[in-house]
Amino acid sequence: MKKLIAIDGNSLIFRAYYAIQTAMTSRDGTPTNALHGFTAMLIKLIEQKPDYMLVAFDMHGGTFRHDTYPEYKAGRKETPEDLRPQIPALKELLEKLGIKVCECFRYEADDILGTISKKASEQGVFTLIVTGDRDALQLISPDTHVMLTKKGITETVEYDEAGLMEAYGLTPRHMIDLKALMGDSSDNIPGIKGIGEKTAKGLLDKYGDLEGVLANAGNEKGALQKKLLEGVDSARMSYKIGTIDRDAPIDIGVEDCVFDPAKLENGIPLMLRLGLKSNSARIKALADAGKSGMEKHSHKEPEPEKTERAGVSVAVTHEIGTEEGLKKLLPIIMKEKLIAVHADESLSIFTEPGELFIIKTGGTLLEPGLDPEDIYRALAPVFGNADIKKVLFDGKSFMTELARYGVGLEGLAFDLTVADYLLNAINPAKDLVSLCETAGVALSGAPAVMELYGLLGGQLKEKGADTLYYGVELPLVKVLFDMEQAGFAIDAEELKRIGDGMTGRIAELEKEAYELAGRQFNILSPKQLGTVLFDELGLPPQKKTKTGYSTDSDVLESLAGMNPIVNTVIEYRFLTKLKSTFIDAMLRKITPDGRIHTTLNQNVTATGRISSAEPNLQNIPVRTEQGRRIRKAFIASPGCVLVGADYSQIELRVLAHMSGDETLTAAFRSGGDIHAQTAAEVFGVPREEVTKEMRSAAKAVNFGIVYGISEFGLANQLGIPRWKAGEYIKKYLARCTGVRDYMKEAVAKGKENGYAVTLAGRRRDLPELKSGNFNTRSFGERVAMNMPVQGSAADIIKLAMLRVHDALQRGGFKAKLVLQIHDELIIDCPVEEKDAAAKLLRDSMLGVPVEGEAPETTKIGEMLKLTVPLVADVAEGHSWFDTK
DNA sequence: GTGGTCACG
DNA sequence: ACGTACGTGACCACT
Repeated sequence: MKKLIAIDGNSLIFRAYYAIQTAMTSRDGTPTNALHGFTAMLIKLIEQKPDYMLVAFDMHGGTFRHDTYPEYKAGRKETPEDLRPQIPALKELLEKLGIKVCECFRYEADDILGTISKKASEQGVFTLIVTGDRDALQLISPDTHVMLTKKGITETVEYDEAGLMEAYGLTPRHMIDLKALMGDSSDNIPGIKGIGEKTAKGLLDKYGDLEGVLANAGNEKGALQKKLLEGVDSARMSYKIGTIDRDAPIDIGVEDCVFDPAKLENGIPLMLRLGLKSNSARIKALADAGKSGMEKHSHKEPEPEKTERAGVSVAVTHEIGTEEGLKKLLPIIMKEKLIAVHADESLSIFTEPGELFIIKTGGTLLEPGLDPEDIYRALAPVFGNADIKKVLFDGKSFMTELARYGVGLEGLAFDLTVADYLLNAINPAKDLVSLCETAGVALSGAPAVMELYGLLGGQLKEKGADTLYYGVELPLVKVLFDMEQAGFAIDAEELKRIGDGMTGRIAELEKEAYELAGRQFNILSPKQLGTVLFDELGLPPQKKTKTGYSTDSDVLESLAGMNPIVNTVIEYRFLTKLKSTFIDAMLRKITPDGRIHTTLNQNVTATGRISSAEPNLQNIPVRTEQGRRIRKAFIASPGCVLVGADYSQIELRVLAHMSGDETLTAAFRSGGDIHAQTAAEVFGVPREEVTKEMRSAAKAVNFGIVYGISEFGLANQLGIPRWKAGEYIKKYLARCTGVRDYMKEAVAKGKENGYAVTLAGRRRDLPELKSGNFNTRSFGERVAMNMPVQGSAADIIKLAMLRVHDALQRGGFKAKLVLQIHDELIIDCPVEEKDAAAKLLRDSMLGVPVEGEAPETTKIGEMLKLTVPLVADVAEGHSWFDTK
C-alpha cells in the first residue's frame, strides 16, 4: 500500500519553535530555531519512505467552518516576533525540497489534512497525519493514522483506532461528540457549561452519540438535566465547529503530492544559507540514498557531509544476544581507549574506530536475550577501568544503574547532560533523542553519544565554559553520585516520636476550627477556607489570587487579631505541613539500610545551584524551633559524628567582590555584623545606635539587593509604604556606589551579550531582556543582577565539594560528604577522623590550597578567589540539629 | 495537570 | 502603563 505523509505545518512549526528555545540564527540574523526543529522532524518522517508528502498551512482571514462562531481560537497566542519570519522561509524551503505545500483560502490546515486523507483513502493510499493538534484524532480510520507530537517535538505517538481506544476510550467520531459536550478552552469551543470529561464520557457510553445524549436529556436527573436542556444549542454549534471539513475545495489531489527523495538535493543550498548545516548533511544523505535506490539500513548510518568536523560514522554493527557473545566482546573493548555507552532498551557501546556493539537486554521466545545483571557483571572490568574513558549521556544515572549490581564506573570523560546544561541552563534536554534533535544529530544510541561529545565539546570551548566543565562540573558527577549512595542516616523512631507528638494537637486544632466556624470544612482547602473566613465570618479579604481569595500566611497574619479562628488555622497549617511533608513523607523514603538517599540534580537550576529531590533534603525546617527538632532525626552513622560547615553571607561577599564596592568590601574586611553595618549606613546613625528594627530592615535591603531590588518587593517584604522602601534603596545605593554601578552594568552587559555570567564562566541566557512586556523585561533585569551573584556562590561551593571529596579520598578517610544545602556542607565521619576531616572541610571551603589536588582544580580556584575574606562556621554533633 | 501554599538557601 | 523581590521541591485540593 502506498503511503502519504500529511503534515500540519502551522502546528509543527509552533511546536518546534517552543521546543527549541535556543537563540539560533542564520548568518544574516534571521532566527532559525523553529526551522531547525521542523527539518529534524521532517528528516525522521522522510526516513519512513513515504510515496507522497504534503504540508498544509492555515490561511488567515477567518474560515467558513467558524463563521458562525468568531471567537473560535480567539484565545490563541499571537505568532511570536521571532517565529514569524520563519514561516515563509519554511514554505520556500519545502518547495525547494520538492515537498508539496498547500494552503486554502478560508480553510484551516486540519481541513486540508482531512480532505486529502479522504481522497487518499478513496484511492487506496494510506495516510499518516502528523500534527500537534489533538483535533486531528477524529480523522483516524483503518487507513489513516495520526501521529501526535508530545512534549516539544521530541516524542511522538502514532494512534490508530485501537491506540485511540486504549488512550482515550473513544472511537474517532466520538472525539467530536466529546468536545461538543465538554468544550475545549484552548480552541474556545464552549461545549455545555458544567460538563467535564467524566460526565461527557458517561453520557456518550449511555446514549451513543451527541444527538442520542440530547434526545435523552429528559432521562437524566436534576442539575444535569437542566444543563443538558439549556446547552442543546451550544452543543450543536460546538459539534459543528469541532468537526473537521473533509470536503474542502482544495485544488490538489494525492498525485500532486508525489515525493521523490532524489529531489531533496535542490533544497540544500537554501538550508546552508539558513545555517541548517547538520540537517542539510542528513538531507544530502537521504537524497543520495534516494538516487541510488539503495535500501536504507537501520543500523548503518549514511556518512554525514564533511563540514568543519568529521562526524561520527558507524563502520560495523555487531549484535550480541548470548553469554558467549559477551565473553568475546570483553577483550575487544578492553583494548579501547575511549568508548561511548548508552543504555535504553538495549546497551550500546560505540568505539572510536567506528564499531558499534548492541547488547540486547530484553529477549524473546526465539532469542533468550540477556539479563542486565549478567551484562553489567561481564563488562565490569571495562566499566571499572579508569584508563578506558567513557562518554555517556547521563553518567550519574548510569553509575546508579550499575551500582544496583555492585559494578562501579571509572573514567567518565564526558557527560552530555552536564555539557548541555552548561550550554543551555534554561531548558536542558531530558533525553538523548531530544538532545539529538536540538543539536541536529541524526543518529541514535551510543554513536549519537559519541557524535554529541564532539559537538558539545567544541561548543563548550567556543563559549569559554570548558574550564568550568572539566574543572568542576564533570568531576562533580562522581561526587554527587557518591553522596547519593552514601545517604543520610535516619533515626526513624525519633522521627515517629516527633510526629506522634503532633497528632493530638492537630486533632485539637481541627475541632477548634470547626467550632469557631460553626461547621466542618477542609481547613487545607484554600477555597473552602476562604469561604469560611471571608464570606461566613465576614473577615476583610486582603488580596486575591487567580482563583479567589488569598489565604496565605501574610493574609492570615494580618487577620490574626480579628477572630480566634485565624490563629487556629495558622497553627493547623504549620503542624500539618511539618507532619505530612517532613515526617510522614520522610518516613516513607527510608530505605532498608536505615538511610535516606536523595537525588541530587546537577542540571535543573538556571543559576548553577544543585537541587535535591525525592526527597528534597535541602528544605528541612530550621527557622522555627518546632520545625528544627526534625533535624534530631538526621543523625551520624554508628561510631560517627556529623561535621557541618556553612558559609557566612557568601552571596553578599560575592557581590562585594564582583562590584568592587568600597563600603561593602570594608565591612567584610573589618569582620563585623554586615546587616548592622548596612543599617548604620542606610539610617545614617553610628553603629552603636542601630536598633533591632533597623537591623532587620537592613537585612531585607541586603537580600533585596542580591535579588535585583525593586521598591515594591522591598515594601512588600517589610510591610512599609513604597516611598519608604524607595528611600531605603536610595540611601543604600548612595552609600554603596560600587553596587549601584555594578547593577547598572549587569543589566547593560546582559542586554549587550544576551546572557549573564558568573566568575567561573557559567552562563544564563536572558531572552526576557528583549521582551516588549514590561513585567517580563523587568524580570530579566533582576535576573541579570541576581544570577551572577547566586551562580558564582554556586561555583564556589561546588569547587569546595570537589576539593573535600578528593582530599578525603586521597587521604584514605572513611569520612563521606552526605549533603549540600547551597551554602552548607555536611560530612558523616568516624569519631577518630573528626578533627582532621573538619580541618579539611574548612580549608576546602575557604579556598586554602589542598595538598595533591588536580591542576584544573587549582586553575578554577584562581578564578574564584575573592577580594574579601570567606568565612565558614564549622560545627559537629550527633545529629543535624546539633551541628549549629 | 495546575494552582496555592510553604519548607529551605 | 505595567505590577514583582532570586533560586528550588513537595503536598494538598481541585478540575
